[in-house]
Amino acid sequence: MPEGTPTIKDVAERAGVSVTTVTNVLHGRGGRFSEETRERVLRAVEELGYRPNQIARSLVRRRSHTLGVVVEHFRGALLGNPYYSTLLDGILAEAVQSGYQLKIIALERPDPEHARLNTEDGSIDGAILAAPLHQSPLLHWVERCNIPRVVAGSSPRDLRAACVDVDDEGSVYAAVKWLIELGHRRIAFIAGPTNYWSAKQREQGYLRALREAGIHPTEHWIRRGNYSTLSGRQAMEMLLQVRPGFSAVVCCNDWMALGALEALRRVGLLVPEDISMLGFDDVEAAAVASPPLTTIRQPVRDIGITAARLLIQQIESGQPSTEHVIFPGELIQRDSVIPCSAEPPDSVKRSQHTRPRRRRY
Amino acid sequence: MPEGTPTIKDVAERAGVSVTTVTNVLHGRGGRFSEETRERVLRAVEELGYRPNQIARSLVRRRSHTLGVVVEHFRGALLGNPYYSTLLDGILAEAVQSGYQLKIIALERPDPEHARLNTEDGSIDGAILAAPLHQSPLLHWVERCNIPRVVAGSSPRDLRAACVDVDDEGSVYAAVKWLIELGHRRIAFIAGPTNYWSAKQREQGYLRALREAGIHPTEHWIRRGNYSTLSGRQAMEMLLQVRPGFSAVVCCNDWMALGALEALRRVGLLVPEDISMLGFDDVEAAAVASPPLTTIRQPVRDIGITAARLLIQQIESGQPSTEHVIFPGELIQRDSVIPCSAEPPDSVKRSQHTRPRRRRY
DNA sequence: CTGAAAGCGCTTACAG
DNA sequence: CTGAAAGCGCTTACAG
Repeated sequence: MPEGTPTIKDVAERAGVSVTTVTNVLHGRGGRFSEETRERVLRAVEELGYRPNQIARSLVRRRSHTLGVVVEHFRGALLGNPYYSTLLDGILAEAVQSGYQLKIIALERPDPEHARLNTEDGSIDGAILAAPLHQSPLLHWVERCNIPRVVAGSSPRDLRAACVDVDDEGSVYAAVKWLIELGHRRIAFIAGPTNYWSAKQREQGYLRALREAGIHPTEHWIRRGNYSTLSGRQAMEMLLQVRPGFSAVVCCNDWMALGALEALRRVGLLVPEDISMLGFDDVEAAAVASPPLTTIRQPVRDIGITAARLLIQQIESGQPSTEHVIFPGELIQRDSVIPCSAEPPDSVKRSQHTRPRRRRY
Repeated sequence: MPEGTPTIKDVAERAGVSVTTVTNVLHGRGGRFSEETRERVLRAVEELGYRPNQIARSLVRRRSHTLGVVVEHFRGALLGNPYYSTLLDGILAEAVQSGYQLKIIALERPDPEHARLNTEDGSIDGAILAAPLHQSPLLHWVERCNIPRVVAGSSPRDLRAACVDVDDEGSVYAAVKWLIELGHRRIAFIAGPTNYWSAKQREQGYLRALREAGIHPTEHWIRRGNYSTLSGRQAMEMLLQVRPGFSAVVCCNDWMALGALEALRRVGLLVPEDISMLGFDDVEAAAVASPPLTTIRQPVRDIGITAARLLIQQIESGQPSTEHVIFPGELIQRDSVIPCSAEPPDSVKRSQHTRPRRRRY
C-alpha cells in the first residue's frame, strides 16, 4: 500500500463515527447502527476511495482466504507443461467459486523446511502440493505439516495425507487387456522416466495385464524414454532393431507415442495396419496426429477441482483429512489401434503408401 | 496460522531476550547483539519450530513480496489455454528469481472497481494484467490504479501504462510480404474473433502487406472464425465455395489453420502443393501436423519474463513506468508453404495421394 | 549490546 | 445503537 492510502481510521473520522462502527457497516452486521449512520459511512468510503487492507484483516482473523499451490520449480519451465497448467486451472476454478484466491509457491528446492517456511507463514489457509516427483522430500513435509493440505496428482497410494490422482496402473491395465482382447499378444512398451511415480504405475499396469493373460514379456519388449518426442522415436528405433514382430506398442505418454509414430513412418511401417499404437494423456496434438492417436485421458482438471474442494473442506471444517480420491482414466478411441490380424506382420497387406523407403519388418 | 503456533514473543521469552533482539538476529543486523545472544535466540527458534508470520511483517513493512497476476476468469478454462499458462510460466520464473511469489487474482467480471478491491488491498506489491480482451474495462483500471502495474500481451499501442507484447501487425505483415515474394498473389485470410485485440492486429498486417503490393482483396478473401479448429474448417469450406483460386491462405491462429488443413484434405487438395498454409502461434500440434505447419511464433514466455521484470523495477525503484516493449514474431518455416507455381491450381501437377475423393478447384 | 514503546490497519469482545 | 480498548505478530526509531 502506497503512503497516502486511506485507512479505516480516515473513514471513521470523515463520517464522524468510531472505527468499530465502520467495520460493522462494512461487514453488514445489522442492527448495530442506524440507517443514517450507515449512509454516512458509505459516503465517506466512497469519497475517500477507501478499500480495506486485507493484510491487516488476515492478521487478526488468522485467515487469508488464499490457497497455496506448492510446486517444485525445477528448471523453470513448469507451467509450460500442460499437465501442471490444467491442474492449476481446475484448482483456480474451484477456488474462485468458493471465494478463495491462489498463491503459487514455487520452491527452488524440494526441501521440507523450505516448504514450511513458505506455507506456514500466515499467507495461505492451506496448501495443495502439485504433482510431486517420485519420492520427493516434499511428501515428507506434506505428511506432517501443520496446515490443511492435499496432494494433487502423482500421489503414492500409502500417503498419509489427503490426495487426488488418476488410477495410472488400473487404466493402463484395462487398456492393455483390451488390446489383448483385440488379439494382440506381442505388445511392446515404451516406458517413462523412473523419477515419475506415474510412469512406474503405468508400467506396472502393462505388466499385470500381460501376466494375467499368460504372456511373458522379455526385456526386449520394454524401452525407456524420458517423455519427450525424440526419446519416443529413439525407443521405437531400438524396439525395431530386435524385430520380435510386435503387433502393438503402448507408450507411457503421448509425446513418446508421437515420436514412435515418426520412427515407424521413417521405415515405412503403417499405423495401425502394421502396428497398433496406444498413448497416454490425450494431449492436444494427439487428436491431430496422423493417424489420430488412440490414448488414455486422465481427468486432470477434475483432479485439480477435487483437490481444491478437499482442501477447502479441511479449512472450513477444521478437520484434517487423509481421504484418497482416485479417478479412472478414460480410453479415447481414435484411429491408431485396430484388432491384430491373424497373420504375422510380414504378410500383412499394406495399404497404399507414398514413402519411398520401405523395409521388411 | 493455527492456534498454538509460536510467535516471536515466545522465542524472546524462551531465549530470555526482548523481541527487538530476536528480530535483529533473525534479520542479521550485525553488531546489535553478542555472539552468545545470537546462539541463544537461534536455539530457541529451533526448539520452538518458530517461523515468522509474513502477514504481520507485510503489514508493517507495507511490502508483501508478492506479484499479482490479474486475469478475467471467463468460463474458467483459462489456464487450459497454453498462451496464458506460458505467460504465467515466464512471470513465475522471473518472480522466483527475484525473490517474489505469485498471487493469481481471477476476476469474476472485468470490473475496474472489483479489480481495485482485489489488488490495492496490501496483498500484492504490483500487478500484471494478463492478456486482457479487446477494449476490456480493465485497461481503464490499469491506466489509473495506484500500484505498480504492467500489461502482458494484447496491449493497445496507445495504452498509458507499461506493457509487453508481440508485434502482431508487423509479423503478419512481414510473413505475408514473404508469401508475395514467393509469387503468391491470391492470398486468403481466416480472421480471428473480433473481441481479441491481437486478432485485429493480425488482420491489419495482412491487409497492409497486400495493399503495399498493389493487391486488392475483396470481402470474399476473408472469413472469420473463433480461433477453434472447427471454425477454421468451416471458414475454409466457405472460402472454397467462392473458388477464387487462392494459392495461399493465412490463418489468424494455428488451430484454425489445422481445421483448414482438414477441410482441404476432405476435398482432396494438397498442402502445400495446391495451397500454401500459414498459421500463427506455433502451438505444439503445429509441429506434428501433416504437413508440419509453417507458422509465426510469438515469444510468450519472454513476454511474461519481461513483464515481471518491468513490474519489479517499478516496485523497487518506486518509479511508475509507461514503457512499451514490443517483441517481433518469429517465422517458423516448416512444410506448409512453398513458392507459388506460375500455373493456376487446376493444372498443378499433384503428388501421389491416396484419398479417394478428389475435386477440381 | 539491549529493550520499552509506539505503530502497521484491522477485528472483537465488552461496556454503556 | 455506539465507542474505547485490547490485541493480531511483527518492525522500527529511540533511549540507554
